[in-house]
Amino acid sequence: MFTISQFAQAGGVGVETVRFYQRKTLLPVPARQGSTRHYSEDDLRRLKFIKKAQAAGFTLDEIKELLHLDVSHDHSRANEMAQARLIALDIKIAELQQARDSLAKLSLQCCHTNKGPCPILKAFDI
Amino acid sequence: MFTISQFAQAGGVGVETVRFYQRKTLLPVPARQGSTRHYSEDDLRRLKFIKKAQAAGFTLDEIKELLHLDVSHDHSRANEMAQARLIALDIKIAELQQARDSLAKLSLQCCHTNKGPCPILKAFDI
DNA sequence: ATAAACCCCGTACCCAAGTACAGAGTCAAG
DNA sequence: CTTGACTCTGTACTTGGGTACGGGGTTTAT
Repeated sequence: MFTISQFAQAGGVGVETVRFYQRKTLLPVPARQGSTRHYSEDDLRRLKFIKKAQAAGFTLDEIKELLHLDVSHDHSRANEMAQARLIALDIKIAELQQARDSLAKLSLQCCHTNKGPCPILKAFDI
Repeated sequence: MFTISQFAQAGGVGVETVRFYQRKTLLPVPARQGSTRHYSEDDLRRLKFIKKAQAAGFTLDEIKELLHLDVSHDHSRANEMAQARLIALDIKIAELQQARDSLAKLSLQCCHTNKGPCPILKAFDI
């Protein structure tokens, strides 16, 4: 059982972020124990889930849906969302890889030409 | 020579985006030719540069700096920025790749288990 | 000669995902 | 018995990158 600041720390987020997720109903607001609220391991697992899903590029709204699916056990919808995200990730990765490669090439060229217009700046034009 | 809407279309952005870039001094505001302003091929190259640099993950502020470097021919600063971006891109790509792989694995598992808790939702917990 | 379709400028608004702050309560230690 | 560290709620602000709107001025086709 954590206080909100312990909980936030354990999840690697700020206290305000926890409250923000509660407002968004991504996290439940636990019942008070006396004057303050206490967070369980279950809440922590949920918070970590949010972080992981976020790293995979899901938006908070999508994550909310995933969390609700978890309750309703809607298997195929979850898979559908995963597939869509997978495709989006592949596209994004390919784009970044492409940008990375041309930037690397340019930087290399830049090292060799100390005079004249900078290849990095010039070659972006193409 | 383009009108603003032709220019925007040629660059693959909206008219409002062109004006926004002008406000940010990423694009010059060309002199009026009569009542309207006209955009050159040079402006278009600049606009496309912005798009490319953006695809490589540079922020608009960084792009502004790059554009100014182009004027002052500061070679090494441009290379420095390219290096920093390269590192950031590599990190980002690795993260996305990692997220992609675990998501793919989960989705595959999901296809095989039609009963019980969804592996996608469950396994994010780990 | 008038309506559609542009242009100009300035200001305001949008979104996601937080982050900050104000004003009040509670609790333990010195 | 007060000081400091926390908690609570609610509301407002921030950032980045646009997008929209209002009130005017031209230009062009019919």
